Amino acid sequence: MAGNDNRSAEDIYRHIRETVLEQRLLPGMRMAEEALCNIYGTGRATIRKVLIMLAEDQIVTLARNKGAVISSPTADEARAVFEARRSLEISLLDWAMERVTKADLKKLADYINRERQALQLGNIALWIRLSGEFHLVLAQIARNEPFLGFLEKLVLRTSLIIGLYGQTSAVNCCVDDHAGLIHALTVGDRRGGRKLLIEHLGHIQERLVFTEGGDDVDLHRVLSPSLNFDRKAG
Amino acid sequence: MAGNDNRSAEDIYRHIRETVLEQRLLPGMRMAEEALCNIYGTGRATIRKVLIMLAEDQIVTLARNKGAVISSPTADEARAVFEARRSLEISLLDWAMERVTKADLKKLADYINRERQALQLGNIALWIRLSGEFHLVLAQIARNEPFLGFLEKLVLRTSLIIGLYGQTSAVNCCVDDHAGLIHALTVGDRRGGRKLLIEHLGHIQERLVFTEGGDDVDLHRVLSPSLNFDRKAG
DNA sequence: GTAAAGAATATTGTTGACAATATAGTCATT
DNA sequence: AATGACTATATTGTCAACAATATTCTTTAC
Repeated sequence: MAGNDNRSAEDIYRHIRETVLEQRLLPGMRMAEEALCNIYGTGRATIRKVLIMLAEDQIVTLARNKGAVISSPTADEARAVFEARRSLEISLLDWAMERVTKADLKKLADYINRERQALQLGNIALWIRLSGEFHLVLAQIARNEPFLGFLEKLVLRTSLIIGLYGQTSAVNCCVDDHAGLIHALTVGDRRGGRKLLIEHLGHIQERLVFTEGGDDVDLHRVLSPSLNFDRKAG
Repeated sequence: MAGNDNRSAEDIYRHIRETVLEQRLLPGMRMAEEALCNIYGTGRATIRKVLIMLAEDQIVTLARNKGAVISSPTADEARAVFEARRSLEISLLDWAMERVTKADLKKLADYINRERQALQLGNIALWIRLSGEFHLVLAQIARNEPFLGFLEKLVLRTSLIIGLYGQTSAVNCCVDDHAGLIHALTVGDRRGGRKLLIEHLGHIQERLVFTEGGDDVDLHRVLSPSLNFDRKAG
C-alpha cells in the first residue's frame, strides 16, 4: 500500500496539486509529514519542501508545531477568488483573441472531447480535473506566463472552495459553457466570449452554499468528509 | 558584522524581499546558504525554507547542487511582467475607484510625502522601495487579497528587471505620476486614472535597455556588482 | 603558454537524532 | 458526571554529521 518509488519534490508537488484539482483532497484534511513520507517514499526534508510550496499557493495551511492542513477558504475568500478569476480570465480571453492559433483551437477541441468522454464514462474525478484544466489551456493561449501562474493558483483554490461549499448537482452545464467559449474564440467574438465567461463563472459560483456566515472554518472542518476529526466545540 | 538575532523564516523572507525591492540585491547575486546562516544567525534548515519560498516567487532561482541565485528575468519575461502589470493594475484601480475611503486617501498622501522626503534626503534605496510599495498601497484599496498578492510578485520582479536593464536617470517623474493617480482616485476619474497608470508603467518600461538579445543571463551576472564571479564563456 | 586531466576544496542534498511543542489520555477533585 | 491538572504520546522544529555533486586549483603533457 505504501512506498512508491522515490520522487522529487516537484513531482510530489504536482501530484498533490492534481489531487486537489480532482477534489479528492478536501479542505480540513491533515497532511502529516510522516504519512506523506510513507506514501511517496521520501524523507521528511523532501516532504517539507513540498508543504512549503503548497503553503505558498495557499493550498495548504501551515501552523507552527501543528503541521499542515488542506486550506479551508472562508466565504469571503471564496468571493475574492471568484472576483479575481472574473477579472483575470477576461484579460486572458482578450489576449487569447489576439494570439490564438489553429493549433490552439485543435488543442481546445481535444480537451472538450476528453471532458465529454470522462463524463460519459462516469470518471467524475477526471472530469472535474479536466474542466478545471480547461481554463488553464485557454489561458495558455494568451501567452503570458505570470498571468497563467496566477490563474493556476486561483483554479486550485476554486477546487477547494467547491469542495467546501459546493453542492453536487447540475453537472453537465460546464461542458457546453466551455464549447461556447471555444466558439467565441474561433469566430473572434470578443463581447460574446466575455459574456459567456462571466456567466460560466457565475454558474459555478451560484452553486455554492455558504453555510455559516462567520469566518471560523472549524465548523466546516467538522462536516467535511475527511478523516475522523474531533474538536472540542466552542 | 555577522550574527543578528535569531529570526523566523518569515522574517528573513520579508527582509530579503524588502532588500530586493530596494534593488540592493540584484540579479545574479549568489545566495549561499552558509552566508545567509551567518547573516541571519540561523541554521540551514531555516534558510532553506526561505529560499524555497523565494523560489516560488521567482525572486530566486534554485539549481540542483548549485544553490540559489537572484533571478535574472529575460527580456521576454520582462515584457510579460509589464503586460501583466498593466492588466492587473487597471483592474485594481477600477475596484479601488469603487471602494476607496477617506482613510485610504490619507494613507496614500502620507506615502507620497514619504517618497518626496526620501528623495530630498537622497535616500535612494528607500525611495525605490517606497515607489514600489506605493502600487501595493494603491492595490490594497481594491480589497482583493489574491490580486494584491499577485501584484506583489510582479512588483518584486519589476525590481529585478530594473536592476538588470534599468538606466539610472530621470528619477523624479514617478512621484508626480503617483500624485496624479491619487488625484484621479480622489475625484473618481476612472478614464484619467487608467490613462495615467498605463503611461506611468510605460515610463518605467521605456527606461529599460535590453542589452543582448539572447536569453542567456550569464553575461548579466558578470556585470552585476556582486562577489568575484568568473565563468567560462560559451 | 595552453589545454586537459586529476586532486582539493567548497557547497548543497540527505539522513538521523534530539528538543520543543501540541494533542490525547488518565486520574483526581468537586 | 463534568471539570481541571497532570502525564504520556505523537508530531513538528532544529541541529549536526555525512554523502553527493560542482567548482577551483594544481599538475602534467604537448
